[in-house]
Amino acid sequence: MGKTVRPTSGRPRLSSCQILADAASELFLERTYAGTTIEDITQRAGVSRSTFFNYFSAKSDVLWLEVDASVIHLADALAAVPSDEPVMAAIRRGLLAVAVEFGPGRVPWALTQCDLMATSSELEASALSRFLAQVKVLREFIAAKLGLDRDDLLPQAIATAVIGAAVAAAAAWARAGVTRGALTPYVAEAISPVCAGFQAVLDAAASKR
Amino acid sequence: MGKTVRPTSGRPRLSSCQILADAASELFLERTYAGTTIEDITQRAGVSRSTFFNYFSAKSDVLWLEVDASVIHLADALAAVPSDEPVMAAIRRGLLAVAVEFGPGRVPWALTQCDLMATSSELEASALSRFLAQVKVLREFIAAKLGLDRDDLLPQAIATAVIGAAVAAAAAWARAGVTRGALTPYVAEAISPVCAGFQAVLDAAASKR
DNA sequence: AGCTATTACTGGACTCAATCCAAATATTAC
DNA sequence: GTAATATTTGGATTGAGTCCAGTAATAGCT
Repeated sequence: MGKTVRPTSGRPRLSSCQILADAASELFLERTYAGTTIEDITQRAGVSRSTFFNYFSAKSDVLWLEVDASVIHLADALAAVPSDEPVMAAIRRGLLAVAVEFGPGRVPWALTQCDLMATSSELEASALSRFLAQVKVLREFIAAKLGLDRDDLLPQAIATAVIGAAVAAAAAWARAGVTRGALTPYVAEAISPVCAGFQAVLDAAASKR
Repeated sequence: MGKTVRPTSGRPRLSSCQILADAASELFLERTYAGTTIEDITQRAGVSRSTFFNYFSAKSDVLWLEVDASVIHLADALAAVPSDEPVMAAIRRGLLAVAVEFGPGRVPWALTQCDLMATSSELEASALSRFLAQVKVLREFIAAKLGLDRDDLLPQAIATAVIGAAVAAAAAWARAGVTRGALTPYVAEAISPVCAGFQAVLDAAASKR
């Protein structure tokens, strides 16, 4: 999808994710997401419908191009946090590190169109799959760090709540329009209370032992 | 979908949501969700494909029949909480009131199949649309109670985090198998830290004024 | 230049969810 | 029996997503 290693031989690509995403964005503005077919997009980009699926696996993926590119770093960001930090602090650090990549000038399509997510079931599906992917990353990290099972309630609850708060922050940030600054303060404000709440529970459980 | 007033005249219904959902559940067990077409379902239920859409608006809706029926009470449950309760306590009460409706014997299909959600994009879409609906209800409640705008970060962050935690609880509860008891303690454990975290922020903000 | 392996593009056929609509059908009320 | 009402039905349509066999364009080799 995003970066692909340039192969040493074979037919060169006629298009790119970026070209297709740009063509799609124009069309979405002109005729809305639902009013644009994949064929419309590929036609504007000068390739055939089939080719679209060489670059994306779904129409909705073009909206997430930038988000996917950044959000993929969450696992690394979490791993990079010094291991002596308490869990919730580490999570905070990891998420903020990812959020830093989004400045006022870089607002992914998927976020600006956040309200439209509920419009089309394709968009809903694409959004949930991203959400779940991040929850999963976070959940594994938490379970490992706390020595719990991946299926225990706590890792899952923390992960879902934190990612939920972060997504809410991103949505509010996108809604803020031109007055918005960086994403980071929004995310910090949204997730800090959640982190504090769970850290308190973890501390209490630890001191009881 | 669920309850419909029996009309005084007109052709009587040949089927019902329950009949279709039962037929669907059998088939999903036999051939998986993706391997079952709407036509398969209606055929087993003895009606035509078109009729399916008189009862449900999507194939995935049959999985959510029970969840939808209970979850619709959240707004009422929130409204029923005495207005002198602090916001986060009220939210807790509201969610627990809804959770009470699910006992060990009543585990909705959608929850038992929770892991399969990521399998099909139809299922993803159906799940997110439920999630967002509950977030919206909660967000309105919070915004009203705090005198904030619906679009402010705080109501949205609280709502998304809390519903996220509650969903995680429901998933863990469903996963617990026969050993699971009531849903309530799961939900309480998952959302209490979130509520505590946000309540602390709200108290701090209030005392500063 | 010709050959081969590799990779990408293309067009067409197919499945299925979902939408729309114009009959046809079965009831109640009169 | 007739009108009003509500439901069922079949058929047509759209569009996403999948699959695949055939074709085209490149690099490297001989």
